[in-house]
Amino acid sequence: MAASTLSEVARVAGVSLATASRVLNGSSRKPAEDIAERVRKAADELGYVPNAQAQALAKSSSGLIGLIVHDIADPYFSAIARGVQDAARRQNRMVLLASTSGAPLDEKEAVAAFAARRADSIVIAGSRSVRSEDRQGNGELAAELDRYCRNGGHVGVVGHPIEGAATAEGYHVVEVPNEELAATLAAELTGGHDGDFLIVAGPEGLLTSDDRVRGFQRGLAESGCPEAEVIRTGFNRAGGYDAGLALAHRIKGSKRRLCIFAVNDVMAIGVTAALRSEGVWIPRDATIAGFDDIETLRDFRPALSTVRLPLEDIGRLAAGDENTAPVSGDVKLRRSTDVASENQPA
Amino acid sequence: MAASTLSEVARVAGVSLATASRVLNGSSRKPAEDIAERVRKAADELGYVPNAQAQALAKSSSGLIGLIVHDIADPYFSAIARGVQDAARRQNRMVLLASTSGAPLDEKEAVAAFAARRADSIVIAGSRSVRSEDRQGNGELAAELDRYCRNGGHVGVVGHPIEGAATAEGYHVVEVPNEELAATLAAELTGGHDGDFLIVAGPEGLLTSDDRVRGFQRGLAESGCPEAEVIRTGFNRAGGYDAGLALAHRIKGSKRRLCIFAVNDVMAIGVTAALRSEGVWIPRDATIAGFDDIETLRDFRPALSTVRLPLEDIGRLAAGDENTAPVSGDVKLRRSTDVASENQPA
DNA sequence: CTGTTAGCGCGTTCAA
DNA sequence: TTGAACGCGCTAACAG
Repeated sequence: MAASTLSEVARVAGVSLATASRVLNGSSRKPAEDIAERVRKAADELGYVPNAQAQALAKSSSGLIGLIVHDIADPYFSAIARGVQDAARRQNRMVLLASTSGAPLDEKEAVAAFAARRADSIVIAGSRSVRSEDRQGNGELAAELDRYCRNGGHVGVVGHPIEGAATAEGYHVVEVPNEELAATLAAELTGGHDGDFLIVAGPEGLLTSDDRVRGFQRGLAESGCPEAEVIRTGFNRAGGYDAGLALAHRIKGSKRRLCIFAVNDVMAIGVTAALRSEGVWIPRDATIAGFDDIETLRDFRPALSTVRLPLEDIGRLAAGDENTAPVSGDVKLRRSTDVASENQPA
Repeated sequence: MAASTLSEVARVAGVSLATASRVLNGSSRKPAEDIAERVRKAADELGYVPNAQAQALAKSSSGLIGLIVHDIADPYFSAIARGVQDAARRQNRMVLLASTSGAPLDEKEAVAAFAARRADSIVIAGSRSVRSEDRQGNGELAAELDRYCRNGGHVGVVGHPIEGAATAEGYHVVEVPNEELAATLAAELTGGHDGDFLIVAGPEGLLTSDDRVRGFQRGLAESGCPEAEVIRTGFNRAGGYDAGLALAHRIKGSKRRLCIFAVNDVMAIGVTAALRSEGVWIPRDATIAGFDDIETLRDFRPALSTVRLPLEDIGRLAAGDENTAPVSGDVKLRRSTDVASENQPA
């Protein structure tokens, strides 16, 4: 038993298909009120639900907006997703979701699927990678996006342009001042800290991570500090944990105080957890800062110093929302880097 | 400039539309290999992307699965969303997302929108409410779902059936043993605790909250403990925080030890944060347990006692995934209820 | 095995 | 103002 159609409604109301269409779905020309009422009544009785597929086919605009994330359960992405969702609601569209774990080839597949569904626009939220093993994938992704844009699609990318994507019409990137903010963070941290700095970063070639590393190093340099050592690991909590385990010994065996910059909050949490499991306490034995200011992590103790990013706004912007201010962030120094409190219990 | 169509591909390849269709999109009957190759080549040159809308229209199956959550940025929902997403991928479908803040009327709108898009199935993840102000909304939602099911749609609801929904074909609810698990939690907590119990719950009529309250009380009763006082507040972190502020005085002014059960983890975190801001320490001055075992909160200290729920599996089940085991959970007693450690620093 | 044709449900031109 | 007819891009019967 299929849903009732417009022509059934028209038949019941005793009018033509065209008239029914004009009444029920928006049209510039309004039929007479009495006949309109009849149509509405018929539609209601039949429980008519317009077929969006058919509508989309007829007017080639689907009312869909595609969102590509690495992992929807990652709080960074779900915050962005909320923004995209909100923008979509304002635009009377619906959000199509795709998770790809960050593999460019999967992203290409997702773009193709969105294109197949004739999504009006596509948002790509995951960090770009320029690692050599992703080279081919990026190329294919760029080609797919290019085609999509040429066919009238709109693309919003968070952070960095797709490697190799022509700056086509309808393609825009939401700039996130990762480097500047990381530099500011470094500058503010050098104030109260006189030991070594160390960076726990994601794999080289992950642009967001690279930007933050570069910015932090620049900030250190500008404050007259030596370059920080960089540890490469996974761009997630597990990566942070591994790095933390590796660092624990070193911290315990050294008298110089270490200040760790993890390039995102979940990594910082991972580092902290590992250190704690080895008996190293923050901020007593070392200090640490993250990046993103993930909402769910704000009650974490010791409170994590970090850089607040307006993730929801970023999502809105990427989804093409006009009345959202450009991205800016602020450094949030909290207890995890508060050397003065080193002797108090956490 | 629109995307190229199947008939263009057919023309370039010098074959009929039907043949092109058979080659490019799955069909039981396979054309000859040489002709197939020609078609594929033509499609590739033209950058052909099948129009999923048209396909859906023709075979009346959209390959879409609709997901309704209160808030995608809430870790509880994003975990379920990951499961749904995963199931969708296995089924070769895409996920359509809708956020509704839990208002039944919004949920009804979302269901209608999904029905309009001819989603193959719909997952409703948010807790059901039977509050009187939601009565009408629930009724309309039930009617909308009913119609959707009658038209061949599948519906998966997490936790509780929609109030007033006929047990139609294609309608199934993923049972979550909230009550039993809460009872078990209570039983395990009574072991090491000799003070009062108190429950921080969501608004009355929110079924998930009500179940957990009822189960916990039952567990207490079965262990010979008196009924716990219940504080009603918002079903989120802010609600927990408010409750925590209200409780701080009482805890400080009483010599009897208080064990708090917050009906979900984020509320527990809120309570803990508020208590801490008032100088009340967990587990030194009081103990607390939550529910859900949210992944992002596992590194929280003191580690939160809670009930682990397989949220991802719940999502998979609701999305109709066959090879996922039924929902079960376990009590996780951690430091937040560890009275023995009351004197050590958190 | 291939090609022709008729819908899928709707928007939108044209006449009336 | 209303209605008849065509086309959106594709699948699935049928005919060849």
